[in-house]
Amino acid sequence: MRILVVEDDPRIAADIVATLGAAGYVVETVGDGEEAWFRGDTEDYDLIVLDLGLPKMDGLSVLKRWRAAGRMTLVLVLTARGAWAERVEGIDAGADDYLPKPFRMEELLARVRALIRRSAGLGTSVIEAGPLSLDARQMRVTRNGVPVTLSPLEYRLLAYLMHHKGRVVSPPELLEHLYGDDDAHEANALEAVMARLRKKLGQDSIATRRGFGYAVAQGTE
Amino acid sequence: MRILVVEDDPRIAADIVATLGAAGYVVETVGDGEEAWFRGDTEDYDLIVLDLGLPKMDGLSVLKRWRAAGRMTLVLVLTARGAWAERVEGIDAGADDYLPKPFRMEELLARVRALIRRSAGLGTSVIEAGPLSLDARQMRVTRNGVPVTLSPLEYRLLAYLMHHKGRVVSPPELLEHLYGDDDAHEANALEAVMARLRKKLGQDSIATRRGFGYAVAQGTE
DNA sequence: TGATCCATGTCAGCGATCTGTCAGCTTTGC
DNA sequence: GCAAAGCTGACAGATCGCTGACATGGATCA
Repeated sequence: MRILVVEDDPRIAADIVATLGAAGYVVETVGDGEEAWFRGDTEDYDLIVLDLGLPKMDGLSVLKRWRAAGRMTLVLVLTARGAWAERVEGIDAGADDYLPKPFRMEELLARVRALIRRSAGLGTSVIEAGPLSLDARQMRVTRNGVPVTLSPLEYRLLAYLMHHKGRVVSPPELLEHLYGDDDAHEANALEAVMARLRKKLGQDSIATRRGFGYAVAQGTE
Repeated sequence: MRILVVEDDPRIAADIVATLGAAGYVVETVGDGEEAWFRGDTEDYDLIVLDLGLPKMDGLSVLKRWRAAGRMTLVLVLTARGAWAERVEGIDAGADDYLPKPFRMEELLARVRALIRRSAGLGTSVIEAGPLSLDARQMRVTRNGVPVTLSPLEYRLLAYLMHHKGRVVSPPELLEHLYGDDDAHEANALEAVMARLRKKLGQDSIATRRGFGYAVAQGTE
């Protein structure tokens, strides 16, 4: 889980980084609105903590630009205590939750957890792609209705590809999501898992795009 | 099954804890609204018993905040006798049931059972899964119609899995719901209970999904 | 009070499975 | 045709989960 913290007060930023870091999240920080907008638009975060009062471009504008660009990353907005109008505006602009300042760090952590949990519980738990079907609830995979037994790693790999079906996913991206990027893995490890997965699912289930990565066909939609 | 009791009168709280505890639930208590909100938002309970008159933050506000945050935990609200308006407000705020004070403990227990049963999508207190049948009211389990005697812990483990049949339940989740999260147990404790349970129910009654957790097959629905 | 029983946690050892690595092979793109 | 990218099967260490034996501690009953 990767989180971007947008906060211009360095003391508060450091506090937040410490708290979220201790809770096991990978945290990055930026201190002004322009940089925030750029990072949020180009990088892939699971959640963004966004202060509204920022240099260069205010938080609400940043949020609106993200949403206008179709970025649906979860956003937790930090508002000044009692600034009711700001809060309403924030929600209109597409914030997923807000937290009035000042706040206790525990409270922030609770909100972050709740948001991530909530977002994970959305939609159906079944993803279909061609002959493949993946049920996240039962953690079960079938091919043409026939159950297939996968190891945990194989399952996670397939789940990630199917969550992003129709898109080519690069090896670095896969490695990061399977292992967390602390790496120390031969590139070959991924290929080995792929091989085992294909043997179970059929060779044509996952396509290789030489030089780019892997993809599961769109199939049913 | 893990229940949070939010009640500021220590005598009543103790009574409720005793009653629910005797019925086999894992019970935790808090005495004020802020703590209640925090716990309900961060921890994962199967049901929350919520008194409305609380220090620091009143029950209704707590409930509204949970719902606003997307927490769908079952909530049983305790209202003052005849406070009809409160009752309506409670239901508006997202309570699943209410109980006017004062009440007899049996009545509370019945409501709690009914709510939990209902949430499992069942009309009766009996859950079926394949050859297994679990009667929550009598705390009785049969396999192919033959009664099986279970220890309290074994029963709670099976009950939780059957309430969530068809889903893979992870060891941490099971530990949390069996023990409440306070004390540290060796991971092995759970495995030991599983082994004893399987010996009584038959090896295939509960499936292990290596690396993920345990599951009871969907079976009859 | 003491003896006994039962429930449950802990431990150690065992299989089985998983998964990273390697070496050699095949395919692809130029 | 060549080099790089990707695939594959074999292997071995690591990990996971299961089991039986034992220890503990609380409840029950004499």
